[in-house]
Amino acid sequence: MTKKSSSSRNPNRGVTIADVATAAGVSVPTVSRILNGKEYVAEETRQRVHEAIQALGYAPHTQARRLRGGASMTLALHYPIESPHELSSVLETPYITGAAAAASEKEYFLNFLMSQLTPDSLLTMYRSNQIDGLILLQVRMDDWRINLLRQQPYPFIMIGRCADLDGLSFIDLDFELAMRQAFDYLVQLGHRDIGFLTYPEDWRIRGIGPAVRSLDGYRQALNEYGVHSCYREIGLNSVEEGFEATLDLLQENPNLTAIVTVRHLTAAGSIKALAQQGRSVPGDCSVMAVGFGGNLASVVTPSLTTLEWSPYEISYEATLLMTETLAAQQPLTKQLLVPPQLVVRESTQEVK
Amino acid sequence: MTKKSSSSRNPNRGVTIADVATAAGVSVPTVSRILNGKEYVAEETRQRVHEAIQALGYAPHTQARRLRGGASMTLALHYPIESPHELSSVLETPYITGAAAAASEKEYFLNFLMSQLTPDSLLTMYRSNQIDGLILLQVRMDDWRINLLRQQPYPFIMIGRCADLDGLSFIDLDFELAMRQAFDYLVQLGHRDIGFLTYPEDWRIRGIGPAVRSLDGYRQALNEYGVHSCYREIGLNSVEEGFEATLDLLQENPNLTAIVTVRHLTAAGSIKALAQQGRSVPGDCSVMAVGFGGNLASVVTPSLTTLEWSPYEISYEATLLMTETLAAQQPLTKQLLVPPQLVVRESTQEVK
DNA sequence: CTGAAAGCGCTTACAG
DNA sequence: CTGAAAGCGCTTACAG
Repeated sequence: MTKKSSSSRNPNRGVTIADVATAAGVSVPTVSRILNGKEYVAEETRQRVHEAIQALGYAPHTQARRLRGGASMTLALHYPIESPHELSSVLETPYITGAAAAASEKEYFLNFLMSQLTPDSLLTMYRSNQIDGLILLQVRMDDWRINLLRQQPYPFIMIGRCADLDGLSFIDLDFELAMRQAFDYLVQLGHRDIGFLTYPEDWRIRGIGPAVRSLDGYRQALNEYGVHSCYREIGLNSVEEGFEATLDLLQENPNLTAIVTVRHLTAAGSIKALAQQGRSVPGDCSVMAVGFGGNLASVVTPSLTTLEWSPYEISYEATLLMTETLAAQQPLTKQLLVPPQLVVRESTQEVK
Repeated sequence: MTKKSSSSRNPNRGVTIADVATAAGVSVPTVSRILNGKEYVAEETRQRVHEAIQALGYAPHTQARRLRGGASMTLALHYPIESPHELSSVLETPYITGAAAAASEKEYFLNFLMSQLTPDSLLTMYRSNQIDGLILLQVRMDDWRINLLRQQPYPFIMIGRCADLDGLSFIDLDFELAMRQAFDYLVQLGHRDIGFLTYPEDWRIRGIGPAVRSLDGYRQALNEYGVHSCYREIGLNSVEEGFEATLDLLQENPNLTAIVTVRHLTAAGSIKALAQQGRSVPGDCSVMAVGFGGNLASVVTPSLTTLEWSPYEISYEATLLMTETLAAQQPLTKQLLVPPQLVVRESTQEVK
């Protein structure tokens, strides 16, 4: 006789493995073995236990299992922000859903971290077994999160990358390649005067990857193709800023026949500005956007030719890599640079 | 002397409360009390323990605490979908971030559920203590999730609502009101021939709330204002469908002076179609969108007049309500209908 | 093939 | 003010 009979069940808690055991007339370890498909169990016993499980509606207590197993089986996604409201405009849903999908496939939970993270709270997440691994978004060239974690045994992976990549794993957009491809495509269409609207200056100064690398890539492309070009570093969250910057660009170089942006929103502003100046797109000027943009590309008139990445895939792959690292129980250094895909729509054409 | 000294620490696990205790030369319960701010503890002891905690980098094991405490302190957000890819186009980031923000404020974790949910796996989430509460998105009039959960003691809350609301809590968009407001606004501008582009027919047949209620609201508004109107139920995920449907609408009633849509994307299609027919917006025809749309409203030319809700706020409030219900330990029936906000931009004007 | 025992890391009465 | 004991629900050697 076990001490805990089903009649002693605490009504505030659910049905436990002990309840199942007494109901099936076996011991607790036997139920546990059946639950975990371990070793040999008499077929008849297995049946009885399964019936008891069904009848009682039993499900093993996750926290208890994890306490025993040592792993939390949960991953977290971190995007550093000041205000959560702000996030909506910079973080695409697919970054979250892609990670969530991969996590759930591997039977991990995925927490989306919104709290302001400090070095202390970051370490605490691991130390308190709240998470087994972390997926880091919006990584800077010199990122305190990386600097802290790289000297710890705690697994993490970057979407994006920092300056010193020794021994670290990441998946990042190949922005340098994208810039070269953009110029390559436009030059082939005969364009020789190309404007560029890129990330804000302070993003670059703060060392945010795409901001740094898009400008680098731009300069390389200029060198390579020897075209005339000018650029502006601008705010990315409104059509207006794209509008103003485009007017500004046109004033500096009225001969522009193409404009490249790093946001669809900005491109929409460019089109508005060009229209206001009596220039049609793509007739008088081509416009091209590099980056994500969901369905924005086809909302704009004319629809935007883009060099684009799938945030869903990237996030999915990063999360999968995290689970593999955890399964391997050792750092699995994998560094992946993802090339963009050229999607030609209506906003670009040969120069007349 | 405790049996577990810090030298016997399993390197695969972190530092435990026992390690802190031996380091500080006190018992485990004493450390626990200090950790939880319980009762009277000698100031000197507290100091010593805190020093040990610092020195060892100790953080209490979350799973263990939860096992003891009985609550998982985690909430889940569920959006029913066939394929995760599809999700990106229908679920806005702020729904996720709003919930995550509220959860983290109340020290809950938030899991975003992507796995295909079955009645069984739903119950298991609660029974296995994986979650304490659930936030349900995309609720149908007759929703199996609700039907199942309402006869269980497991707390949940809807964003949206089903047909039988007895004793249930929800936060929903007031779509009926929105339709009346849309018509009210347009009628005041002198419009008497108004087209309406709404949710797909099969959404309505499947009983998805907004699809059902927007058409209901539309009919009420027609009655109330006695205007001429025709509508189409169409796919919402592409500009093209809005384009085609608008041409169709114009053929049925060439006198249309206004079009209302339930998606910004659709409205963009309408504008394209009107332009193709040689009609300017808003000069010859006004266009208005009801719903969310992020920054799409200002990307479109002309920018869209909208009746809009903040998904961030709605999700935030729903999650807060969930935590309050959990704190109260009893169903806290709260039913909230959120009115939309009218934002006048460039796509509407008085009829000439 | 199955049970008694120990332990995962923590907290809560219970005694001092 | 503090420690010894019991227990949260489960799993894993260890013996039969």
